[in-house]
Amino acid sequence: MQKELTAIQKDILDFLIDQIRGKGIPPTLADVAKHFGYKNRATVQQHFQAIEKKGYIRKSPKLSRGIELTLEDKYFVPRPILGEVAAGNPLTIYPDAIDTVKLPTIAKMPQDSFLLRVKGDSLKDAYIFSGDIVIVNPNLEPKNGQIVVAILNDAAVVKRFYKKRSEIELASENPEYKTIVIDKKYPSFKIVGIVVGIYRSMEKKAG
Amino acid sequence: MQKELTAIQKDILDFLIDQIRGKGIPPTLADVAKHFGYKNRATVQQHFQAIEKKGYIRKSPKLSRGIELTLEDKYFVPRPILGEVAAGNPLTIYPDAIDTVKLPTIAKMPQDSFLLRVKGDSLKDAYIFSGDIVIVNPNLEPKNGQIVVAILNDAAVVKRFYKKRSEIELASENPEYKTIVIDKKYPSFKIVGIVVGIYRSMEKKAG
DNA sequence: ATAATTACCATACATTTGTATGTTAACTTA
DNA sequence: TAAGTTAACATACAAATGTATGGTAATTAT
Repeated sequence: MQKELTAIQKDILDFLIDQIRGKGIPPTLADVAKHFGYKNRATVQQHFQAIEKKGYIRKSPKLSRGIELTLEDKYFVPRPILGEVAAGNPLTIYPDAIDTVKLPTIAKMPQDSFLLRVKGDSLKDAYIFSGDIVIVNPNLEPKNGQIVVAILNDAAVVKRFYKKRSEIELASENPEYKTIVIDKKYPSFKIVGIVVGIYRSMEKKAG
Repeated sequence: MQKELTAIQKDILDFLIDQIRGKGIPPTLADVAKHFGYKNRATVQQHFQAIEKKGYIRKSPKLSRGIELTLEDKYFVPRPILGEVAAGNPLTIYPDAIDTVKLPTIAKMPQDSFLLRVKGDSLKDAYIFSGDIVIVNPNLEPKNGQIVVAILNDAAVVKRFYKKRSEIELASENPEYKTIVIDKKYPSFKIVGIVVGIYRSMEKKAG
């Protein structure tokens, strides 16, 4: 039931979100004025009032930087979910974010990590299920037994990683899916990153 | 290579982390002074200087709320785990924290929530497993079908909640455990909170 | 024994900050 | 045409804020 923001108001809100999730603290009126080249704070003040009136932020009176985002999931993912990744058979990764709509948040992610939503059940014996969000760190060396995200032929999979003498194996824990052995047949094979954690929200399951 | 903080400095740093993660904005000197009962801001000012000198925070001069955390994994906040809770048969809750977990800040972690580590497998069909960390919010009204933490006879359980006409049922999804029906026999029954999310770190499983 | 650190307090001050109030102009809507 | 919204400006002010300086007492290290 929120009213539409004007283009300028949206720019300002975007800047707010950017600052809050990037720098960790909301900007002051002066900060915003400086960024947009306004010559005084009252201009920003009025924009804030308009944005607040439309319900996108909430201001704490008299409090410096007292701006809160009222967006849903404000504790949630600051970054888009980059795609869906198959725990069973490979799925294509979408070039752009698949969930760009409601990602604004206050919370932060490790800068070098990103999120993927898992589809498929090949890792169900590792307790990762369809719909879970996996946190992927691309800057770690995979060790045997770790769960990794890999790309094969333009598709992505989540599998357990094992380095053998002459090849690499990507194993599912679900016996319905067979282990993928990486050799010459996979010229575009690449380890995208290591799954360092999973997160699952319970909210959808409320009855 | 960071120097040790004193107990008070650690308390203040914890408060900073809590505010930044929870409320989204760092507190002012006055906020901190008020919280700890100090009569003026200069006391906090000096503590900040000490904490900064030891390398745990960085301050932006002259900037209100210009405090940044310099912690290594500043995106993984150590949170106390208050106890273990049975997904199968009840287990006692420990009075103090039994451990800490580094929770990624993407996880929804409102200030009023706390963490429990799950033991037992009675909820394995709800995809919650022994060892998982559940995020519990004590300030929400349970709805049918939600997973709750409850206390029965000084022990805690994680079960799915169903309110019937005259009684409350706590169901496991694993048929090995039977549903608990709450009636007069449980005078000390109490809903502790609602499970709003789960988190599982992969680090232990590295081979 | 002396110096350094920690922990708190008090006072003072320049800026920063949010807010209030008016003004002007362009554009939309009734 | 009149009224409302949007968008920018200027000025003014009280409160909030960070900072500087100095003091006292207890504890810890040298």
